[in-house]
Amino acid sequence: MEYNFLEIERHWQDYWSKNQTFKVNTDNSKPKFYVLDMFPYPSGAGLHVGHPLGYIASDIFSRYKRLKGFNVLHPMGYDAFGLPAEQYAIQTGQHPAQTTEKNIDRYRKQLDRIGFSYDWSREVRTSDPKYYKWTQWAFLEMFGHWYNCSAQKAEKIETLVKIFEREGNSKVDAAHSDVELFSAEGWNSFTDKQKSTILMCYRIAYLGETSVNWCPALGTVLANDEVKEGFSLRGGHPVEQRKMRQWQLRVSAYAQRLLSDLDNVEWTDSLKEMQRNWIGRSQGAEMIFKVSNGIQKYNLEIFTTRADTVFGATFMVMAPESEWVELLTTEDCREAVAEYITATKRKTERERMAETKKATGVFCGSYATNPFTNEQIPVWIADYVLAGYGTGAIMAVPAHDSRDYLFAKQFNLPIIPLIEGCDISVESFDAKEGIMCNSGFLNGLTVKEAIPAAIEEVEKRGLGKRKVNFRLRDAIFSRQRYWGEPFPIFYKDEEAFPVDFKDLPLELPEVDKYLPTESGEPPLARAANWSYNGYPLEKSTMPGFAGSSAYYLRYMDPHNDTSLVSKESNSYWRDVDLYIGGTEHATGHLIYSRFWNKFLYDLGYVCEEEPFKKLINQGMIQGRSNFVYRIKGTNKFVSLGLKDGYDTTELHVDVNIVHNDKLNTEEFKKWMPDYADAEFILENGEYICGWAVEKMSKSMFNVVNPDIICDNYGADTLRMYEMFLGPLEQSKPWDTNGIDGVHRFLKRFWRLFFSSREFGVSNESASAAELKVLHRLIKKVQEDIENFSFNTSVSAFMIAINELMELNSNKRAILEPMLILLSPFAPHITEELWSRLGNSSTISSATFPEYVESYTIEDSIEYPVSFNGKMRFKLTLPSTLAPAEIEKAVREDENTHRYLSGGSIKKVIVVPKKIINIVF
RNA sequence: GCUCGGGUGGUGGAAUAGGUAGACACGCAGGACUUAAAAUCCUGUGGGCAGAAAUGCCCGUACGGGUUCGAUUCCCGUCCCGAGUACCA
Repeated sequence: MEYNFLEIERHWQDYWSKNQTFKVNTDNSKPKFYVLDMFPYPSGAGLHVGHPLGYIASDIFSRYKRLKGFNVLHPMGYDAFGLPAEQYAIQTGQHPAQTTEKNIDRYRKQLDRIGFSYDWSREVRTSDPKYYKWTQWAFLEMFGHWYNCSAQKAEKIETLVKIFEREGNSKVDAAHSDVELFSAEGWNSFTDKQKSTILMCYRIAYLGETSVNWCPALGTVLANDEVKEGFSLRGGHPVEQRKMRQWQLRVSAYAQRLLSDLDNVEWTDSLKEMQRNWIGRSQGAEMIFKVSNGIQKYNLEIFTTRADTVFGATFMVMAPESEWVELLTTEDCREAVAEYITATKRKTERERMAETKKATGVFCGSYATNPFTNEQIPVWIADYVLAGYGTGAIMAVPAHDSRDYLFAKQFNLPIIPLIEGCDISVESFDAKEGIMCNSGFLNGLTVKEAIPAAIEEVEKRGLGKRKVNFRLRDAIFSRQRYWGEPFPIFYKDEEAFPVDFKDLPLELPEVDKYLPTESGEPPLARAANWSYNGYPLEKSTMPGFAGSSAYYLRYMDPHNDTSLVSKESNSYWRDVDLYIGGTEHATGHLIYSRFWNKFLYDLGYVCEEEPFKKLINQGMIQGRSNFVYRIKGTNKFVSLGLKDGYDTTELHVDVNIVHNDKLNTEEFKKWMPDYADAEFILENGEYICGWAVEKMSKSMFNVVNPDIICDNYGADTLRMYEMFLGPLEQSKPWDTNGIDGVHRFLKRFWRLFFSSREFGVSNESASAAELKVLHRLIKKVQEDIENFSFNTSVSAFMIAINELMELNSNKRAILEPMLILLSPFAPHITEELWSRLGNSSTISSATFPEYVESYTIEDSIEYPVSFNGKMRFKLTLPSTLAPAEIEKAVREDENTHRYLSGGSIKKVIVVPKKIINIVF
C-alpha cells in the first residue's frame, strides 16, 4: 500500500473543516493556552516557503499542548490595511478592498494546504468595519484620557478639568506637550476654545505640531519605525523632516512602564535589548546656564548625563530648530546664523546623517556663564544637537565627548581634560572611569562617585535637578492615505470633536481615485459628504499599526458587538502564552501593542498588563539561487565544473527546474523562448548549476512556493522539513535539496504499519528493546518541543524509526504512542493511520504518552577510560555500579596496569554514565 | 562607532552545570535487486600517517594565549560574518 499523501491530506483537511475539529470555547474545566502567530499582510505575491516557518512551529506547539490536556486558542487573521493594496489601486483603479479580498482567498487556500489547526471561526480582518469599530473606539478612549504620572496610569480627561478648575496646572504631574502655566482663575476665565486647546496638550491621543518624517513619493508621513536610514521601509523612498500638525499617541508617557515590564516577559534577550535601546532611558540632570545676548539675560536649560564634567564645559550648543536661536542671536551674527539655518534646512535627513564626521555650526553671539567656573563661554548653533531630545541644547565638554571634541577641534575652542592621566591629543576620553582633576570640589573622586556628587551640588545650589530622559517619541498616528481606518473625529471651528460611540464604525467612504487631491489633501478629501452632522471629518487615516495593536484581544471574543472583548472571555484567555513572529516588529508593533494593552489595562478593560508572555522569533528563510553559465556571445551553457575554461556570463535560473543542483535541460529550454535552442556542455552527462544564498525574490528566480512542495512531497513532509532545516530562531536558506530525507522517513514510518502488504499491526506486547526506543523518544520529543528545538526532535524520530525497523517492530503498543508523538509534526499521516487502527476520535483528542524512566535504563555501560585526558580503552561495566565501585573496577582492570606501566594513580575521576579519567 | 548574536566536514546542522566532536540528514562513492530506469535496501564517507587486514597513531570546532587531569563549551586578546541602532549629550 503506497503512502498517498495527496489523498490523505485532502481527506483529513476536509474532515477537520467539516467537523470543526479545532473550534474552541471557553472551558473552565481545562487550563487555557493561547498560541498566536503574527498575522500576515496578504500581499499579491502569495506565500513562499519562508512564510509558514513560524506558523508550522506554533501549530506544532498548539497540537502538542492539546495532547497535554490544554484548551488551546490558536487563531489566525489578516492585517488587511496597507500600502501595496493602495498603490495597486492607484495604478489600476481597482478598489483596495477587492484586491485584498482576492489576496486573502489565496492566502487561505495556501494556509489550508499545510494543515494548520486554526480555529477559523475566530478569523479577524483589520479592514472589516466590524473589526475597526474597536480600533476607532480605542482611539476615542485615548482621546478622552490623560496620563497621570504620579498615579502612573491613564485617567479620564474630566478629572483633569476638575483639577484645573480647582488649582490650575502648575501642580499636575501629567505627561503633556508644551503648555503655559495657569492658575485656577486663569482656567476659569478661558474661552471654551482656549480650554480645548490646552486639553489637547494632555490627551493621550492628541493633535499637535511636530517634526515628522515626510515621504514625498508616498505622499504621507511615517512613524520612526517605518523609516530606516533615511528611506521608507516600504518602497525605499527618501524621507525628509517637516513640521506638520498631526494626530499622535502619547506613547512616551508609558516609556518607563514599557521598559520596566520587559523584566516580566519571556522574550529573547536580543529582542528585549532592542526595545530597551529604542526606549533609550538615560539618567542625568537638567541644569540652568545663565546666558546673555548683551541686552537681556535668560536661563538656558540643558540636559546632561555627565554633570561631573561641568568644569570642562567650554561652550554651549543649541539645535538649529531650537526656539532659543531667535532669542540668543545677536545683531552682528544674525546674517551668518540665518545662512546656516537655511543651509541646514535644505539638507535631507540622510545628508545630515552622512556628515557625522564633519562638524558644522555657527556662533550666535551670546555667552553663557559656566555655573561652576564662572567662565564666560560662547553659545553656538550646530545641527549635531537634536531639537527633539532633552531640551534641544547642551553644554559641550570637548575633552570627554567625541562629538563636542570634533566640534571644538574644527572651531578652535578650548579643551580642558578632567580626568587624571587621560590622553586627549587625538580623541576625547568618553569612558566613565578614572579620577577627576581640574574640577574643584570633585577633584580626587572617581567618575562613578563624581556624577551623583555633582548632581547633588547642582540641586543644592538650585541650578537644576535630577532628570530621566527617554529616546522613545510619541507615535505619529496620521497617514495621508486612503486604505486605513478613518479617524472618528470631526471639526467644528477648527476644534476637534469625537464622533459619538453609537455612530461607530465610521466607515471608509467611496472615492473616485485613491490619490491625494490636486491641492495636496489626503484622498479622503475626494469623498462626497465626508462630514458628520454637517461638520467636516478628519481626512487622514490611521497607520498600519493601529489595527494590529489589539487584534490578539479580539480573537478572544471576535463576534462581540458591544465591546472589544467581554470581561468573561478576557478573564479566561487573559494573555498570549506563546507568540511567534519575526524580529522586524521589535520597535514597531511590539511596542505599540504593549502600549495599547497597558492603556486598556489602566482603563480596566483587560486583566493582564503585558499582552505577550513568551515570544519566539523565527529566523528569516533566505533564498538559495541557482546559476547557469552562458558562454559569451553564444547560446551555449557550460556546467559549473567546466566553466573556468570559458568566458561566461552567470545567469539566474529558476530553482524549480533544478533538482539537487542538476539542471533539467529540457525544462530549461521551455522556460524562456530565448533558451529554446540552447546547447549544453555537460560534465558526466549532467548539467551542474552554481548556487548562492540571496534574498528570496522573484527577480532571482529563487522563490519556492509551498504549494509545489505540497504537490510533490505533501504537507507533512513540508512541515517536518521546515523544522529539520535548522534551529527555529536562526536565519537559514531554503534548500529543497535534502527534503528527500524527510520524505523517505515518512514513507518508512508508513511502511511500519503494513506488516505484509496489507495494513495490520500486531497485538503482541512490546519487548524491552522496543519500549526503550519508545520511551527515549517520548522524553526527547517532550523536552525538544518545550525548548522549541524542533530540528533535533525530527532527528530523534528518524533514529527511532531506524531502530524499530531493525527490530521489525509492528506492535500496536509501540506504534500507537508513536503516532501521537508524531502527530503535531505530521498531522495528516498520523491521523490517517490513527483512524485505520480503529480509533473513532481524532488524534488531536488523544493524550500525550507518559514517559517511564525504568524502560530506558541500560543494563551495562561502555565507559571510555582516559589517562590524563587522552582516551585509551573502553571498559564495559554494569549500569548499577556506584562511582566508588566503578573506580574499584577500573583500578583492578588489567588494561589500567598496562597503560600505567609502573606509574602510580593520583586520582580517578568518574563521571557517571560518561567517562572515567585516570590522573597519574 | 555602540549594542546583541554567531564562526564546527563538500552541505544543512548535532553535542555546551567542561567529559568518546561531527548525531541525524543531504551529497558523493561502492554494492544488492532490475533487461533497464525509478523506488527500495546495504556499506563507506573530517584530514594525515602506518598496515594485507583487523587496527593503531597524530592533527583537527575562525586565529593566538590562559585555566584544567580534560576546553567546541569557561577566561583574555585578535580577525571575520550577521542583526539592531545611528550625532539621544
